[in-house]
Amino acid sequence: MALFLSTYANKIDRKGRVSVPASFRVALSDQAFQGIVLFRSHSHMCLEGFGQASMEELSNRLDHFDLFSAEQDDMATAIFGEAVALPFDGDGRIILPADLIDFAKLDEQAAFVGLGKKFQIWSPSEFGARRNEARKNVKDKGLTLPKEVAA
Amino acid sequence: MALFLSTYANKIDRKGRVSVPASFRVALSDQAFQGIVLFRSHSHMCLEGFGQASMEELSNRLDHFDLFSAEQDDMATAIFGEAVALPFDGDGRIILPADLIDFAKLDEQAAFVGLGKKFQIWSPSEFGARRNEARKNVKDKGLTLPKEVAA
DNA sequence: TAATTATCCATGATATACCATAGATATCCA
DNA sequence: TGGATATCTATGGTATATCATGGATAATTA
Repeated sequence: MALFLSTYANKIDRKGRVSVPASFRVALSDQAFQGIVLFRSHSHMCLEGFGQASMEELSNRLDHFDLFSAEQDDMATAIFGEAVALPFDGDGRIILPADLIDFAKLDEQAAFVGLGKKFQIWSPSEFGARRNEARKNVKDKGLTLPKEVAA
Repeated sequence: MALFLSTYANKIDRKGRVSVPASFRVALSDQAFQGIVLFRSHSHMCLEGFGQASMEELSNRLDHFDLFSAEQDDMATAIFGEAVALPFDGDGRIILPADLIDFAKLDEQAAFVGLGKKFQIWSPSEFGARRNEARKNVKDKGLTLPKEVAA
């Protein structure tokens, strides 16, 4: 399955190492770059995670803005300028940079939250509230998935 | 026929293993990922079950929202963040995670309820009431099926 | 050479794969 | 049509492999 699913809380050791969930790694196993790409979320105190292929799709979406436009420039700077590529070590772990650990308020554990084509990394305690909020929003606002339009 | 039909009550052993009804497995036999995907229902005390293909369609529907938008984020968190992919063992069984067993109030048995392209897993006792409610609603409100929409 | 980073190895817990059995259903042949 | 046989399904138990994690050693780099 090439989607990121479920939520896994893994431990951050004292060197900043964390195991990327095995199922996430298989979802990325066909990619040239064996690792993940991380950058700060713009809406939450968490990190956004992508595979290499998804970063290219992100880039394509950016093309909907005019090149040299303020929006394009801002988005590109905020995403690509900040993004870090973190390769897996031999055991499927990455090393989280200290500034990203600080930003997401991570301490003992890192919660990998699968969101389909991307994922997020949260402090487990913070994510509890976020998950409840998301559930509530889906229920209250009656959010449903639009029928797929013909491609 | 690639539809989930009928209701089957199978036993949950002490390790949380349950046989997925054979007819459900046949409906999924053409998929690359041999297993099912489960997540909490947003409206009932039951689990929603899908095959891999349906999950990918869900993911594609999500793409109609802007990436990083609040709606996209909420739905992805509430669906993919909670979903678990459960592969069949050699005998067509899955292992139900403890938190999902709790959520659906399952004890001895799990009732697999075929709903066409998806299915649900209920506590057999709870489902009795739910079935009656559904029948009553259809009768009272005179619910009918709309014509098939053009693809 | 000291400090930092990367690679390698060990281990316990957990999940996966494997094997066995019984009951039910379907098939086949007389 | 009836009975025997074979097949498939559900279920239980056991052995094996994988994963997450910690530490140690080797390789870089300042």
